[in-house]
Amino acid sequence: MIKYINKIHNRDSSTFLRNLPDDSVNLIVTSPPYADKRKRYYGSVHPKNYVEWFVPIADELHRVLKSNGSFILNIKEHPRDGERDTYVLELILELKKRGWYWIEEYCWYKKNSFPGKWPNRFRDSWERCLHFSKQKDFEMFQDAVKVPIGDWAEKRFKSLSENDFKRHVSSTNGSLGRNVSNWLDRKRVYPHNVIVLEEERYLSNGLSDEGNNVPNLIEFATVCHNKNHSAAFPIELPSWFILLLTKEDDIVLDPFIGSGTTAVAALLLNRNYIGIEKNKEFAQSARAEILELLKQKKKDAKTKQENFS
Amino acid sequence: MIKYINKIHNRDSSTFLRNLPDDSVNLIVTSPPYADKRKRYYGSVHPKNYVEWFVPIADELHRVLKSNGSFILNIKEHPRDGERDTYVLELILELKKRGWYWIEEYCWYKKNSFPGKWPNRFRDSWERCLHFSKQKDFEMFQDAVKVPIGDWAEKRFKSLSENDFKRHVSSTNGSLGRNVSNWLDRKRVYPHNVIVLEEERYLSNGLSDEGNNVPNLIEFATVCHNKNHSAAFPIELPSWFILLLTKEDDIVLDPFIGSGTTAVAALLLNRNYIGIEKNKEFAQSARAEILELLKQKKKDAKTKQENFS
DNA sequence: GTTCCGCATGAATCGATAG
DNA sequence: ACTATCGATTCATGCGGAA
Repeated sequence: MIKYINKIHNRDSSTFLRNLPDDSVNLIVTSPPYADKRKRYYGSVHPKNYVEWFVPIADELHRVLKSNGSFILNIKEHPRDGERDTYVLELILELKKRGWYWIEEYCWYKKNSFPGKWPNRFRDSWERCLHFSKQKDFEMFQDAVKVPIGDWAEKRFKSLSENDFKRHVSSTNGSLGRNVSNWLDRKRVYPHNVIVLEEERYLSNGLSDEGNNVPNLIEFATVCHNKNHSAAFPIELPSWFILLLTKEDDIVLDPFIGSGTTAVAALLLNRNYIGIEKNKEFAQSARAEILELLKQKKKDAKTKQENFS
Repeated sequence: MIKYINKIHNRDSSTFLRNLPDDSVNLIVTSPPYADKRKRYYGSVHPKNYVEWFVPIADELHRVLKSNGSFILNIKEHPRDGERDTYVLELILELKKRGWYWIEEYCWYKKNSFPGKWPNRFRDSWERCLHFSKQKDFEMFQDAVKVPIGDWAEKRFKSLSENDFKRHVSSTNGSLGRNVSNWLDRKRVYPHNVIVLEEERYLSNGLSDEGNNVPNLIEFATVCHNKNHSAAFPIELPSWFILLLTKEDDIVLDPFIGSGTTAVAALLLNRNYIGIEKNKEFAQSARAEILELLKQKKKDAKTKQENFS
């Protein structure tokens, strides 16, 4: 097993997964090629064939996942011929038949969705994050993803909305000070099943003194900050599930890792990764990015040590 | 037909709908009894039987809907035995077999979701709003639901120092007029398929001078404000779809109208309604609420007239 | 060093046109 | 009839250059 860990494998998941032993991975998180998209890199999977293409892979994933592990599938069906396609619904039903439990459907709310205007629909700004498991009692570390409390306190004054403004006018009647102090001792609560990614949350996780044993999140937040936020699969998304569903030194598998986002997230959170990527250019770029990250980590560690001595 | 309009019918939809003529309704919007919930009022529909219970009703709805009309189904499957149930997925597939087009799945993001804590899941804060139609080219009035631009407030208030902000707060101090003028010079854009309800948005719709012929929205917003926001089906939700999918004097049908929310929304937006409610107490309370609203409307109209003369 | 303005750019979708 | 390509549409975000 150890020979597969912390590597990007330039192979096809539908065959490569057979190499991995049973019950060896703590978390699978992936954003597979959507039907009929990314043709250039993956070859088209027609929506009609999507379920039958995915099912054998899902069977292998079920085999390699530890019994208390989780499988997070980020996906969203596209419109086809004016309607939403149904292959994701069919996939869920099929995976259940194959022995997966469908625990939850998280809604990833993407505020910066692609622009456009059409007569029959608005912009699509959410995707499904389907949570499957092998057992009903899987591992979940809810404290690791706590968020700063509440609606209006979430936004600083820089992002003060009109809504908040009005509430000030009517209720606090001009006494701003109290509100500011609310900020400083903000309480942290459990999130819900709508995921709205905000860097600040991660930063505050890292800076928290509540002892939620999340390592290196200051560096983590910095890296996040530098990354391209309009990316398809922003690092915050796998990070959130890695924090929620694994502990340090666990193994995270991404069978369609693309440019390596899941691996970077795992490394930054001190987890091990196994990345599989069919496309050669993607695999290479993933490896390059990971090397870069490791260099940066070493440098940071050195700097820290020098500052102490 | 006219004898059914603008009434709450204390009947069972599964039989009463047969009275309505073909192609007579512009919009159906409803939040049906969820499987195994609201037992007290509806009698339990077991999840296993949910699809077969709903399908005959859906067939009737298909018949009475105008060919360019829409059907909005607000629903969310509950967890059962640790998993999300699949009856909603199965219902979508079945309705498609019955001739409905599944145009879109809107995500209704409920920020004030029901509290609770469980070891294997977070609080459920979104529901599906499934959009079905009879044709692929249905009526849609996107301009009616435009929203203030995302970062307008942010940019605007970022430039103010804290002192400026304080002054702003104290000077306005409950005088709505100042706020209104702020609203007017906000740019407005099309929304996306995640619905986050905020009263202020509707208020701004009503005050807008962009001529989106939405009447009486000041009253509307006032009523909203007085309503209980933790209610299962807040008035903003049907209102949003009524604005999006009908024009004035159109007919809106809710086959499970409960305490009358959809009717109130329709009236406030100058649409006609047909409400069906099996439960006697709910039907009566719906009628009472509508009467109250009509009284209020008359009084407002009178006051307005006196002010002019 | 900051803040601000302008601009390019995205896992997009529809409808029309062409092969 | 079915597939492939292109143009038009739209807005949140990060970046670079300027004040």
